[in-house]
Amino acid sequence: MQPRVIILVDFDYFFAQIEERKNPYIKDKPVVVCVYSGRSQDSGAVSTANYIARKYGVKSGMPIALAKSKLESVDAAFLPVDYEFYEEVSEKTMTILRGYADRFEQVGIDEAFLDVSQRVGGSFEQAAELAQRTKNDIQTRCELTCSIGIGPNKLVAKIAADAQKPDGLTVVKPDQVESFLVPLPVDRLIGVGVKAKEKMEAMGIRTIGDLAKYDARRLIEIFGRKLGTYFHNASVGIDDEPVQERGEAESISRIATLKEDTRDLNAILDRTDRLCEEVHEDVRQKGVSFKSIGIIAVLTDMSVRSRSKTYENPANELETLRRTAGELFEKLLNESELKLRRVGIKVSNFAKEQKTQKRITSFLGDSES
DNA sequence: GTATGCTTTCGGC
DNA sequence: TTACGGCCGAAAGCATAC
Repeated sequence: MQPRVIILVDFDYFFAQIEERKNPYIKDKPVVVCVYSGRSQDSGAVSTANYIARKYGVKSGMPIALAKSKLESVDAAFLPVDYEFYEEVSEKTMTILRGYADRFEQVGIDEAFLDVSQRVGGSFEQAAELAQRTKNDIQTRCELTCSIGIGPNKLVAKIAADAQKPDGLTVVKPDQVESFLVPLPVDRLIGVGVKAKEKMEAMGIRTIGDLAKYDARRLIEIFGRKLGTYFHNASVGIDDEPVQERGEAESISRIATLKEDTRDLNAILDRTDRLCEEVHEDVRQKGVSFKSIGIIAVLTDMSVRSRSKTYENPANELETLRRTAGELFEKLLNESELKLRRVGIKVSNFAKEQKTQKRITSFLGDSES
């Protein structure tokens, strides 16, 4: 049987690259795209930075003030995020990429898997040529660079793309998978974050090769059946996940930072009322109803709490959202002593149609035995 | 014991 | 010196039904 040939396209420092394209004047200096929280002058976090800024130690998620201190003596561009614009750019690039694939799967705003097995007839050489043409096309039509990984499955394609950045193209053929993976640190595998990495380190597992040598049954004992099996398979480059189009989002949420930390329910609801309106507007535009309503709270110590409530019947009214959020925040405040720093609203468990107008009960007798 | 559904946390981007 | 976003989906953890 022919091997699958999977391509992962990952745009380089996406938000910052789009800002460079918008204003080429900043291209040769550090560019830091920031989410300003509005609490004070420089409060907020770094979303993305270009490679020049990264050389100075600026990283995603870092406080803006810290990034500024690292770039103290340098002429740098600090810019606010413009999600809507980035989404527009993303849609254009994804439409182009889709044209190069037998099957297509967008992941996040700046990544996509392309299953090209059929059109390259299982040939990794042809896939590499196709990938180069794709890069050229994206460069010409969108003025953007990306890094591409090619492998026999999504797992390997993803790790391959990370191997050379920015503007890279890395091919890992089936017979190269083992030697490619063996020396890499375990946290290059999707699903191995800080927690799993620490646990593995204590078990003497540092590289993917170490993981591959580890007894599979013991992995399952330690991490549970699903995760343990996944880790074992991943360590030897096995992954059967299909490339498939993703549907609509499964949840819609908004979160915001409060002007100051508080436990005052009225102050909290004053802010979340606006978030409810935004979520409600999104829901209205998508034409869906939701069964679950949740709240998110980030406390003073940056720890996160969430609460949610699921209704039997789908709702879509702003009032339901507001009322439920109020109840949930009241409950949360009773269960914790810390002040709240950030607050959020989330709806999920969507129902397509909300035509349950009357007398559902008349159906119950017929369908139940 | 297994399947299913809900709530909460984790972690990638 | 300190400094700290806004999303999303996946998985874990738990309860309940069969």
